[in-house]
Amino acid sequence: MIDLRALRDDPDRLRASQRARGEDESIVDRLLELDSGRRSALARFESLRAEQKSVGKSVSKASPEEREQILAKAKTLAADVKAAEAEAERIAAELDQTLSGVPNLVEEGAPEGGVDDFVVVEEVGTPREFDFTPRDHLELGEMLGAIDTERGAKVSGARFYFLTGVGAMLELGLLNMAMQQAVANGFTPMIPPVLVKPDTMEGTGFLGAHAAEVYQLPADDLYLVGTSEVPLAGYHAGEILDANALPARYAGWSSCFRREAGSYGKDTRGIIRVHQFNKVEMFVYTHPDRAHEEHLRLLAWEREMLDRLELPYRVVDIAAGDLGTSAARKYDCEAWVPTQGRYRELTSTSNCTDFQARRLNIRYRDEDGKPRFAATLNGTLATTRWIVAILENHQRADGSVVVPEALRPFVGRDVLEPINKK
RNA sequence: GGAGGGUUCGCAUAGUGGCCGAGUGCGACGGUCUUGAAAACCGUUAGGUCCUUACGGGGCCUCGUGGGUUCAAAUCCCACACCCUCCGCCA
Repeated sequence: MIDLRALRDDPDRLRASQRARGEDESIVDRLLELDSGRRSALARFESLRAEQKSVGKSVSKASPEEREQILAKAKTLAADVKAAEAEAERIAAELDQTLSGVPNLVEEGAPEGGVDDFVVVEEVGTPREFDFTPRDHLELGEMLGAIDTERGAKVSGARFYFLTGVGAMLELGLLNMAMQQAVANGFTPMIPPVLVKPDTMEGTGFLGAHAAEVYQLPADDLYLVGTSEVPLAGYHAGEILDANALPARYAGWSSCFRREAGSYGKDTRGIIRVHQFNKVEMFVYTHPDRAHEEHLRLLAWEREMLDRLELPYRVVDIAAGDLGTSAARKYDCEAWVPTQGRYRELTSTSNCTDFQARRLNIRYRDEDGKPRFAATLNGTLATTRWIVAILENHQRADGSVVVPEALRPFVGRDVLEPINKK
């Protein structure tokens, strides 16, 4: 949710932001109009209510002869108050409704435009030249006895898989390495619930444009989370944090569930796009004035992981029109996937400023003792998908895969050897 | 799934229709006292929102949530949510 008072002071800022996202600018005038309507309706209600209270108080003190008259007045006042309150509530509800559809203000400097208008910030490493024809991750995964998508489909359907043997070891090692790096950087490790109540899911902004992506359990009125960002954002919902508790950095380890609605036919092979995967996610609550620098820090930590895994990748600055509802700025790191001849997203870090915190009512106490909304940020440290990049980039002609040095202690092997011939 | 108990200002409690947006104790913070500290004493101590601004204040809302009764609700009625205890069942 954006800040209405800030909007009143500087409506052009939201106009510019909406323009950058390619969204409706006229919403600004609509909001301003509803806001002033709500405030005058509220003032009307409040003065009537104040009168009602003072008249009501005089009832018990009135002499019997006045009593009748005062009661009659109180009665009409009660009706007026009720009507005024209903009107104020009606406008407030309309305002909330309109406001809930407004995405976060885009950070200055973010590229304008849509999906294809991202800016490549940096390319790191160079895609490897193969002196043999590289196998794709699924072929390698099958040779190594690491990935079984056929049985995944048998048991659970399309876009499900088993990680088997070294595949399971590889994922556990990767995620543990990510966890360890996070802890070394001062994060508190967390294993959160993956089923959350509607309030929490809504508060994080995932029931807006991406509602169709979310698994829902109607029998229990719960949602399966698509990322541990959701429970980690809900963790401090409704709280007022001590200023010196900030930044509060959490590393969430969880399974993630996504319906992948609307992506039929895309990435159907292997484990690039699946309904369930595991992820280590960084989540930070901080002071709004320090959110920008924290965002760059999260990006640096993501890059540290990619560097240690010796993967070629590029950093992209996502365009305004491709940002999520809550994000003011987003950077993705995309690793090179040799058999696709292109970069694929492995990490994503968003600065949500105080947008998410406003919805979830997450505040901190500033120097003056006043509660203020905190800023929230998130970023990926490792996911199941990383296995794709690791296998493909580090493969050898015989189908074996060299485990990057930094990962070896976590996997317990230097090389993954094929057990099935192809 | 069955039975019962609970939800008040950081914590603990008081409060069965107007004197309660709310008392007391603890904790925390500030002050007096002290060489320093403790004790004692004095004071402050929820959030939201709107108005006004001499920056000091004033109005309204919030006692789990929503609705109802009433001139008036923490207090009476209804529904729901959450928590706890016991029993059963399952991991």
